[in-house]
Amino acid sequence: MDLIQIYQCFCDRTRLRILHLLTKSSLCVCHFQDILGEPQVKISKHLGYLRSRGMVTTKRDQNWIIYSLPGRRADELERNLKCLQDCVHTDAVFKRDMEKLSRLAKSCCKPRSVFKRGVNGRKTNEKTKGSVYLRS
Amino acid sequence: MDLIQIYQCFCDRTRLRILHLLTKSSLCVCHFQDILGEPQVKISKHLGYLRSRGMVTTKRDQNWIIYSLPGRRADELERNLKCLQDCVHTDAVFKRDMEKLSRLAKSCCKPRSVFKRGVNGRKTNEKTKGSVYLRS
DNA sequence: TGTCTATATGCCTGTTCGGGTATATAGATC
DNA sequence: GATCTATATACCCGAACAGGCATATAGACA
Repeated sequence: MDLIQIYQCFCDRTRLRILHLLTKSSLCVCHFQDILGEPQVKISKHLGYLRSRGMVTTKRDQNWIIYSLPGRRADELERNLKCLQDCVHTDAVFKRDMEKLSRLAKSCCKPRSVFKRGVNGRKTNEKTKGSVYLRS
Repeated sequence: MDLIQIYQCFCDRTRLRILHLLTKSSLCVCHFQDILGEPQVKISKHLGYLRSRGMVTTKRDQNWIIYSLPGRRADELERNLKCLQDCVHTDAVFKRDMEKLSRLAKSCCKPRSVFKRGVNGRKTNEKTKGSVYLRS
């Protein structure tokens, strides 16, 4: 993956919010709609944009399409996602997104494969070694 | 300055090379032409783009216009410039730019206010505390 | 089979971008 | 003043982008 492509993906606010959310959790399209408050087409198109550039991966769970950051991430992507977190962690919009995400994670149980919890009550899709999730 | 604008400035290869060079030294347009090997219009337009977004500042020295990173840089810009350095310091193109810059700094004496040296032989426009120059 | 739900896609529009050619400007120098 | 040098700008083009509306698709389920 190319560094330029990373910046191209980062240079739209909606995509930036999407990627920022994905550093915390895999999510399906309706979650993004809920959290970002943007129409379905818009979300779907930006997700398509990100997917076509290898910035996110998808898997299907019944009717839902679940978006995640790629499992193996290029160094530059990893670095820039970390940098993004550092840059926005005081930003009102991004903070609000995070809060909405936490609330969703507590209340929403629709696609079972998202927000699922491990034996100790921890979300199983957090805390991957050395990855961006570290800061979650 | 807006984070989105930073990414917009970063998402073109020519601009990225320009900004990367500027983390080492202030430069005038002809230097960029030499190092990047791109036509004057192209360089000038990208510099204009960067300037209109507050990403670089200019001062005139006789016939030359000298471009620099802004003296006081927003936190997000600083972070992203550091991240950029981390991402590209093994990249062939960016490394070659740096080498060309070093050679220029040795041989070129045209705009006096660039590459000027302090009493100890150090370039005076390197090593500003805590700034991106740190890695130079 | 039909219908519902979640998501993607086709088509349209206005805007921005990246690059090129030609020309303008500003200061230096004769 | 004329001319030179360094840089910027106006105009043009094709491509990409961002967004909206309408419609298609794919799986679930009755």
